[in-house]
Amino acid sequence: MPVTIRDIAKKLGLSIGAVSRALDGYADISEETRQRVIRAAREMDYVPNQAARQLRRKKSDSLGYILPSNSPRFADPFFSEFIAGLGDEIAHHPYDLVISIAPPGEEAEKHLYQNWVQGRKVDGVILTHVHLHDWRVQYLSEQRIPFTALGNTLDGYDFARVEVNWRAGIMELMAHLLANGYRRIAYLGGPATMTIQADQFNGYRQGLHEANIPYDDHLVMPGDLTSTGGYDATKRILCLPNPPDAIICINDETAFGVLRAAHEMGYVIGQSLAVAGFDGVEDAKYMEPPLTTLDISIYEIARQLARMLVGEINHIASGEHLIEIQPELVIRESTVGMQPSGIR
Amino acid sequence: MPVTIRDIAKKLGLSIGAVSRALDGYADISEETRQRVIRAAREMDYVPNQAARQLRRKKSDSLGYILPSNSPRFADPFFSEFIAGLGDEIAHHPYDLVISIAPPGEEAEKHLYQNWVQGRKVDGVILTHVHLHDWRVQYLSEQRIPFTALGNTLDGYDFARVEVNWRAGIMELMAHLLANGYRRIAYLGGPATMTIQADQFNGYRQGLHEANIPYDDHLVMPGDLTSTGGYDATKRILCLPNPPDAIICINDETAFGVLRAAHEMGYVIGQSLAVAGFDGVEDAKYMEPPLTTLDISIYEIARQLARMLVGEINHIASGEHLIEIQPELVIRESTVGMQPSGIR
DNA sequence: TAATATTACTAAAACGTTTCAGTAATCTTG
DNA sequence: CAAGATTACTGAAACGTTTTAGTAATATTA
Repeated sequence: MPVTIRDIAKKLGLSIGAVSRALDGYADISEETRQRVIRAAREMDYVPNQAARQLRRKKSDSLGYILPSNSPRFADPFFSEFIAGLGDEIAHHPYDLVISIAPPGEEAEKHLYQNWVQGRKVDGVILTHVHLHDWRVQYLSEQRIPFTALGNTLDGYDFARVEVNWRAGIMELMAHLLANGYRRIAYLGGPATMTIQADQFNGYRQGLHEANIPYDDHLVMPGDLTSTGGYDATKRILCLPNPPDAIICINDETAFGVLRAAHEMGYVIGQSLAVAGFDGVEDAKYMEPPLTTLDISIYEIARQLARMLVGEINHIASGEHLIEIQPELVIRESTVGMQPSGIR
Repeated sequence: MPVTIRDIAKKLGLSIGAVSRALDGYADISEETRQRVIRAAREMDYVPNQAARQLRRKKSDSLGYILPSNSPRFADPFFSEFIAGLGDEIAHHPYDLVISIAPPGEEAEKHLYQNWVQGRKVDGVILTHVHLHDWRVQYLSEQRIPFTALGNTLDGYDFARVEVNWRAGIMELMAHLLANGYRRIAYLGGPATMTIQADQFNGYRQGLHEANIPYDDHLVMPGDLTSTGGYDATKRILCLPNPPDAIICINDETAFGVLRAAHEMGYVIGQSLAVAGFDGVEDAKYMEPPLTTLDISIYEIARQLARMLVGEINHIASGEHLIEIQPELVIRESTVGMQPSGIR
């Protein structure tokens, strides 16, 4: 029903090719004809069919992001901020943002990526929650579709990405904790296969080493980046015969769960037990008590990734291929209780 | 380069039509052939081209939402929660979510809607920030494309929507303020053309009427739904010879600006000056002081709208065409200072 | 003024599906 | 066993663009 290029051609007695080329501003159409075409298009309310254009041009003018999450979790602050960053950045470029969600590692996720990538629904994709060996990175590399990611893999693929210096961040955080008198520092991580986990754990080991504290297996627990995961792990870890006096979390969500569990168990957080997160999501400062965190701006990272992706798509070899982010330690009440100075 | 249906046909010595019909499960393909096709498709890593499919099927399996905002504003809590709701709901249906942003009322916005709607980039769209006379409602109705909206217009179009009983909410809030001793109640609204503004203002007038308080023009100011708008209006309204002792805001964002301005001017909020918002965004409870608000779950509304939209698209005459939401008054410290009981 | 270049087009193919109208071959029924 | 029905396909058109190759008509050059 909508008016097509053919309708315009018929009305003006031109070929459809001429109309197409006129609208696209090719030089082999006389200025007079072009004006007639443009005016007719406007009058007839012509809008090009996106599917036809995509089919022919072999591009969709859309960028894709698939939330790697098991349950519907758009509301997770990480994703909110990340999508906000993507959206705001993409607003500056002639692309739309397509988003969906799929449980990481499962068949449904693979299907979705294939549909989008091989089906050419998007011109490029953005990846988060990268694993040490990540099939997505391998797949996208093989398919030769532009993508950018938050984090690197071990597999030696070369792709545009943002990397956070998790290792240095953790070490700085540990120095802070040690300075404030905490000695038994636990680490609640994520799935062992995730890059972020490996990097952070690395920093954790190094931090212990530099403080001459022996590594204790019991003080390290895997999680799943959710507050529930943090909650469960805390309940277990605080029941150890020799429990920790500080808990470092892979991300703020996990820390939220830790706070909840520790509260329930009667700990006074910031005094007898320190808790720290990693992400700097807004909510962290409104916790009870406010949460010490290693701040990285998810929003800014998302913007960078979107910007780099646009660059990759348009082969602007311009841009940085690798952006490194240094987390900033934001000290709040959840970790300052045992200061040597004694000021409560 | 990607493998097409034609490649499969060639390999199996079938016509492309047969392959297509086999994959789509039509009955006029023998079971044996279907299995051969399916297996070949899997082996050859066939993925249907979305553009071609869309062109032919005349549907895109995508739903669209265009943020009506002037500056990049994905990070605004309203939009974050709204998109989260859309995303989580759509995750339950075979659709992707396409989002973009455009300044409301301007040419760019119209272009975007046209591109998406007439260009068939999306199968349906969701609308927020509806105006009393909204060209989008008119346009989408005329184009006969499914859409759902938060709020109604005055133009008599019949469309699936969620409506919030702003009027009742405002009246309840006013009763609360009056009961706590506040008498000069100001209202900081939005653009006069917005439905929400008209409804709320209505409730405001009615509330005054029932309390036998004369309406005072000076106590009503337009805004733009941003905290900056609330800030500016507050600076002006508190300089009146006879300033208000309570300020009701069209939304929480506006109220955040009010708090900031009033703080700067030395008011003790919750005592000499009451402030209340409308939305129930998470941040409201972390304000200083925590903000009384008329809570409506943006997240839930978004889910409803998405669900209804899917229904509309599939002509499931099932669903409600109109969902009414009653805001819930959440009383926090920002309005409880002048209690008759005299407690602080 | 014949050869060449330029201008402004046209016709048709191509993109990769889905679907419509046949159609041989086999099966069923009276 | 002939007429009709059923099965399992095929061929081609269609969706609405973009692009390629070709071509008259006019303009330029030697």
